[in-house]
Parts: sequence; C-alpha cells; structure tokens
Amino acid sequence: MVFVLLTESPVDGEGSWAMSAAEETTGEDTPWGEVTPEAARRLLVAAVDAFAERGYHATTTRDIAGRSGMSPAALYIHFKTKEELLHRISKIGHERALHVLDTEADRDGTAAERLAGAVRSFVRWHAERHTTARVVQYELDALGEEHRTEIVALRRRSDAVVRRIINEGVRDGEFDVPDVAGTTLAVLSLCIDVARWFNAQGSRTPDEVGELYADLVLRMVGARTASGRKQ
Amino acid sequence: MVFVLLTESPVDGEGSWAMSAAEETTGEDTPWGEVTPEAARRLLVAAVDAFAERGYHATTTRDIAGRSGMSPAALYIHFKTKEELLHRISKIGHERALHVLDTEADRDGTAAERLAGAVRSFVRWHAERHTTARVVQYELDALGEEHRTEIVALRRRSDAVVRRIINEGVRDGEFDVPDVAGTTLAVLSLCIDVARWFNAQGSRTPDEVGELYADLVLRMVGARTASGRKQ
DNA sequence: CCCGAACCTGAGCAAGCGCTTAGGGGCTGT
DNA sequence: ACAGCCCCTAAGCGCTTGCTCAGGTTCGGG
Repeated sequence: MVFVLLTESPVDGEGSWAMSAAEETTGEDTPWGEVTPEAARRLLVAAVDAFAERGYHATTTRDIAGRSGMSPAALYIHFKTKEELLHRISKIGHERALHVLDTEADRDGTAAERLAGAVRSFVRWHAERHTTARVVQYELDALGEEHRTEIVALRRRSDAVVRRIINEGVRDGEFDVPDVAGTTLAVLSLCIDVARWFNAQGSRTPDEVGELYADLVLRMVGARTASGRKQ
Repeated sequence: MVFVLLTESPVDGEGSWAMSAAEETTGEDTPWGEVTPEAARRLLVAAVDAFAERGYHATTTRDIAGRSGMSPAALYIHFKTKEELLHRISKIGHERALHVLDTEADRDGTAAERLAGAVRSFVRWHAERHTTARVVQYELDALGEEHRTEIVALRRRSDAVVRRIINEGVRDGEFDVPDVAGTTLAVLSLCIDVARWFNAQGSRTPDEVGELYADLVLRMVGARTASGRKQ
C-alpha cells in the first residue's frame, strides 16, 4: 500500500521509494529469524513487501509466490491461508514493536527520560522498518475475528506502557497533563502514523525523526526539555 | 476498512461502531449535495460506507449497488469505473477538509489562536466525518496515477496552510519551533490519524478531541496556552 | 398517442482470485 | 540401492470480480 503524503519529499514514480523487507535487515538481529524453514521466511518477506506496497486485499498469492521465486502452490505448504501469512507478520511485528517500547520503559531514569527514549525508539522502529510497520499498523482489519482480537490485545499493552510512564511523570511533578488517557492516545497515534508517511528517499533519517518526535512529545506532556527549558 | 485501535472504547463486534455516511449529514449543508443526479449520490454515499468499512479493494461493485438498492449495472451509468467513484469521493473530501482548514487560518487573531482554531476544526471534521475521512486519508494509493497526483496536490495545500501559521507564530515570537517543516508534518499527521482511531461509540465527542488536540498542538509549538501558561 | 431521452435491470463474459490435488525430484538414513 | 520424507510444481477447480449490453420502464413535450 503506497502512502505518499504531505510534503516529505516530492512524489516521484510510484514505488520508487520502496525499501524491501529484506533490505531492512540492517542493524537488527535477523528480522524474521524466527520464521522457519527458509522457504517460509522467503515467502513471508515477499508478503511483507507486497502487502506494504499494494495492501493486503490487492495482493495476490501469485504475486507473493512470484517474488519468492516459487509457484503459487508452494505458499500453501507453509501457510494454511493468505490470512495466516498476514497474521504471522502482524503478530511478530507487534511483538517486536512492543519489545522496543518495553525495553526503553524499563530503563532507569526520570519519566521524561524514559518517555523520550520510548518515543525515540518506537518512532525509529516505525521509520526504519516502515515497510513492516505499514502492514502491521494498517492491515489489522484484514485479519479474521480471532486473530484480530489477539493482535488488539498486544496493542493495548503498548498503550499501557506509555500511559504508565506519563502517569509516573505526573505523580512526580515532572509532567503537566490534564488528560492522561487522551494524551497517551495522541502520543501513540503520532508515533504509529510515522509508518504511513515515512519515505526512505525522503530528507529525514529515522534517527532525526525519532529525535524530533521525542522533543515534541516532551512538549506535549509539559516536561522540561533536554536543554532545560520548562513547561 | 475497520480500524479498531488503542484503547478508545472496547472492541465489540465488528462494524458495530459504524456510523453511515448518510447519518453524518447532521450539522452540515448537505454533505454530498454537489453530486447529481440523486441516484449517483446514493451510490456514492453507499460507496463511502463500504470503502470505510472494508477498504476499497475489499469492496465489490455489487456491494455498493446492493446498499443503494440498485443492480450492479446501475453503477456504470453514473461512474465510468469503480476507481472514478473513489476519485470523486477523495476529491470532494479533500476539498472540504482543506476548506475547513483555510477558513480557520484566514480568521483574525494571533498565530496561536489561528493554529488552535485550525487544529480544532480540522480534528473535529476528521472525527465527525470519520467514515468519509478514513476513505479520503487511507485509500489514496488505490487511485490511478493521474488521480493520485491531483489529490496529492490538494494535500500539499493543507500542509502549506499549517506551515504558514507556524511560521508567522515563530516570526512574531509567539512560538518556539526549531524545525518548522517537521513540526508541520507532525501536526498534520496527528490530526489525520484521528480518522483511523476515532470511534463514534467511544467515550470522546468530536468536540472534546478537537479541544484536546488544539491544546496539545499549542504545546508542541511552545505557545502560551489559553490559560496563560508559557512555553 | 407517440417520441426520444434518461434511467435502470437481468443475464452474462472474460479474467483473475484463493486454494487443491496429483505427482515428481532430491535429500536422508540404512 | 532404496524407502521414506520433505519440498516443490503443473494444472486446474469453483467462484467472484469489474464491467458490458440488449432490452425494458418511466416521463415530459408535441
């Protein structure tokens, strides 16, 4: 599903910005390493690319198989249905995103430091792995009833992590937040939407976006900034 | 395309939250009034509902026709293709959203007042008309090359409006914004994403979300708040 | 009373969809 | 050498898709 929006870099030919899910490997401990055998992983990586480019419903099993250099039938040896493929992608993706958030939330430090760290890492993840993130964040509705319920549970945990940090900041007098639930929602919404607009060919690196967003979120909660300014 | 995310209200049976595009009429001067004849409007309204619920690619022309109480063939009397239907929806939707933004940006007042007004109205629009907004904001990629280019141009104008206000605020010393382009991007991203998570059955009204977001955005740009707090 | 225009339908076409099935190569261990 | 297993393909089934087309209904004007 190709999202080219706002002003982040000019709109050039469709798909020209695309980074393949395989390329995204850089800087991470083998991104789909848990998927075996190797043929299944190749299919899954191809599916991530295809789903991200065209969307789940517009992607055909023949396309996925073709990208993996296999016949359409090969897909059904490793996955029961096309929907199961999406489910595995979505589940692994959510678990990884949640892990990123959890890791930062569990560090030592002030609430502001932890919130900034969580946003920075979470946003960087969504930017670096925007191909995966796009599928994970925007194809939820294509899942079947049970699978969707399972994934939504994972999402609630992300929400809980962010809310906890903000609550602690308020309790310790670091933050000024009239509406914790609403602000939590807005913070996560902001981070997640990075997957939609981020463009690998754009002018910003994932690190820069993470830094910018960490600063913006600290302002949203009325925290002291790194440079010492107040409220 | 059903997005049920984060913690805004529990996830109940799918589609139960849906407000039809027809119902959304309330409080606006006939929302699809420019679409004639009446049969074409009925088809278009049905298409908005269907696209918002299932997504463009997962919606069949038979479904759209069925919702309008017509045969599939009737659709092709009023629209050349299914894609043309999406294009008309997308164009009208973008024009209305942009109009909302423009109206607030052109008012008198400080940059902070205008930015708050613009965000409040833009967010309220995305919440109240989230069915339409979801199609408008998240089905861009389903458009053909030329149609997409046309719509992207409209989007750039939204960006320019927000950027102008922020620039003026910085110039007048009202705002403290290190990265105007990035902050503009973030503000619009935040507003647009409301269409994804907003749930009519949720606990927040469009007005409340608009108010919350206007406050959050003023904090993001380091403005004085309505209550007189600083930076 | 009929005309032409506007609008709509029933039936269906060609293409493409997700998925299945029968069968065949190439490993492994014995 | 060969059985047993895993992995894969060619072919294609049954169905749905976007879309078409010949024909029918309704209606205002002459």
